[in-house]
Amino acid sequence: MGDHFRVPDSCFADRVGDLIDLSMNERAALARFEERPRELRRGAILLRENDPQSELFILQRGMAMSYVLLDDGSRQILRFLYAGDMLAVSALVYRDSPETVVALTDCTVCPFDRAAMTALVTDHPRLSAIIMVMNQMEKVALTDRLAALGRTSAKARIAALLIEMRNRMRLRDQALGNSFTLGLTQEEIGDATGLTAVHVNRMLRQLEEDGLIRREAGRVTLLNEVQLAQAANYIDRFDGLDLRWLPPAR
Amino acid sequence: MGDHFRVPDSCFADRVGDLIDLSMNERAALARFEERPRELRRGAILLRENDPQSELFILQRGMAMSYVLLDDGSRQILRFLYAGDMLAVSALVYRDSPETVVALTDCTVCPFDRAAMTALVTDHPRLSAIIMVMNQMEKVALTDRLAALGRTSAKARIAALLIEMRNRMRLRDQALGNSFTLGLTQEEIGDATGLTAVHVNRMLRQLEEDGLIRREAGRVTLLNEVQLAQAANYIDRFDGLDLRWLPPAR
DNA sequence: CGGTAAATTGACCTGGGTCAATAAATGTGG
DNA sequence: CCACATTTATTGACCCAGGTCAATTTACCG
Repeated sequence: MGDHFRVPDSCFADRVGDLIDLSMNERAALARFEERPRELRRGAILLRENDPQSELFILQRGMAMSYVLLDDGSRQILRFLYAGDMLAVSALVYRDSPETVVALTDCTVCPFDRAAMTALVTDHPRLSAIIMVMNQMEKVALTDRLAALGRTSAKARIAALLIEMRNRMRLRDQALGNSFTLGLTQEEIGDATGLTAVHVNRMLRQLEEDGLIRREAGRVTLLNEVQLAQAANYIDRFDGLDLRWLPPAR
Repeated sequence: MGDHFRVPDSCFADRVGDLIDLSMNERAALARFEERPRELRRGAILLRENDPQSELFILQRGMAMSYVLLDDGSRQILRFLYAGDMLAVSALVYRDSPETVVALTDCTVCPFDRAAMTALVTDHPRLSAIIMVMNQMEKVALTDRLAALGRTSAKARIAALLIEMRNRMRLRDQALGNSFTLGLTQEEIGDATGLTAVHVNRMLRQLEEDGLIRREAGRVTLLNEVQLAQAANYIDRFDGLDLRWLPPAR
C-alpha cells in the first residue's frame, strides 16, 4: 500500500487492518468515523441504559465497559471495550440504549451518526462485509462467555477473564508480556463473571496459591499460561480465520 | 409492493419483511439463499463443533439448536433456531465451526455458499445493512441471556426461557396463544439455562405451584404472563426499533 | 407389549453467597 | 508532605441455592 497522500489516522482502520489489507480509499472512508474526538474522564458515563441514543462511537484511547442493571440492583458487565472498538452499535437498531457504557480510564471517543454507516454500506461493500465479520467475532466471544457462566466453576471464570484481558491488551501493545495491570476492582471482576467480590478475592488467592499467577499492587503476572488456559477452558478464537469470501476493495 | 411476476417463496425474506418492506428485486435476491432445500430428521447433526464449515444455511421449516461441549462433558446450549433463521453464520469468519447445530424436530434447511453473501453485499447495500441489524439484535439477545445466567435465580431463568420460546414461536404463528408445546426435554432446558435437569424439574413444579404455569404432557400454559415476566426479569426487545438509517432499496 | 428415554422425588452435599470486621490502598485538600 | 476520608481488598463464620446420587414412575416408540 503506497502512502503518496496523507491518510488520516484511524484507530478503527488499524483494527480492521489486522484482518485485511485496506485500500487507501477504504482507509479514508473509515477515518471519517473519527473526525470529532471527545475526551472522557475516568468514571464518566457515555451512555445510560434506556436513554435515547442517536450516535455510535469509536473508542480511540483508553478502556471502557458496558453493563446492565437488574431489578434487584445487581449488575452484569457485558463487555470490556478497548481502543479501536465501536461502541453503541445498538443505535443501528434501538432508539434507546440497552446498556450503559462507562469509561474505566480516561478515554478519547469519536461520535459519528448513523448516516455515516448508511454511506459506508452504500459505497463500500467490502467494509460492510468486514463489519459483519467483526460482529460475528463478537457474537462468538459472547457465546464463549455464555458457556463459561453457564457451565464452568468460579476459578475457571476468573482464569478466563485474566487470559482474555491480557490477550486483548496485547493486541494493541505487542510488547506486553505476562505481567499487566488489570485496572479492575474485584467487584468489577465479579460483575463480569457472575460472582461476588468476596468470592473473586478467594479465587484470586487460590490461583496464586496454585502458582498460576502472582499479584502485587493491582498488577497481575501469569506464571503458567498453559495450566491457566487449561483451568479456564480457554479457546483462542484468533485462529483459523477464513475471509476469502470478501468482495474486492473499492 | 406489486406482484406482477412470481417471486419465489423465501422464509428468510419473510423474516426480513417483519422489519422492512422489501422491493421485488430484494426479495428475489434473498430467495437465492433458498434454492436447494434439504431435509433433516429430528436429531440429525447439521454441523459439528470444530468440523470445517463451508456453507451457511437458512432454516426453512422446523426447529434446531446450537451448543458447545466443554472438556468435562457438560453442554451449553447457545441458541434455539426457528424457521427463517440463518445458521452457521460463523462460516463467514471461521474455517471450523465453533458450535454444533442439531435438528430438534424434522427440518428443512437450505445451504448456500459464502459467495452468495459476497454477491448480496455487493449488489444490495440495504440488505447487507439489514443483516447487520439482525446480527445486532441477536447480540442483544445474547447479552440478555448472559445477564440472566450471571445474575438471576434458577426460577427466573426458567421463566425467561418459557416466555422467550413462546414469543419466538408466536412470531411465525400469530394464532399461538398462551399454551404451546415446548419440544424440549428438561435436560435441554437445563443445558440452555446453566442448570441441572433435576433442578429444572423442581423449578417447573414451583412455577406450577405458584400458579404461574400449568403443565400437561409436554404442553405448557402460561397462566399469568405479567407475573411470569416479572419473575423472569423479562425485557421485550421488539420495542423501540429505529431503522431510519437504512439506505434505499435497490 | 417390552424397552428405552424422560420425568419425578427424596436425601444429602457443596460451591459460592452473605455478613461483618479489619487492613490496605488511594485520593484530596491544605 | 501530611492527616483524614473513602474505596478496595482480605479474612472468618456461617448459610442456602442448586448440585449429586439413586430409586421410582411415567411417557414414548417400534
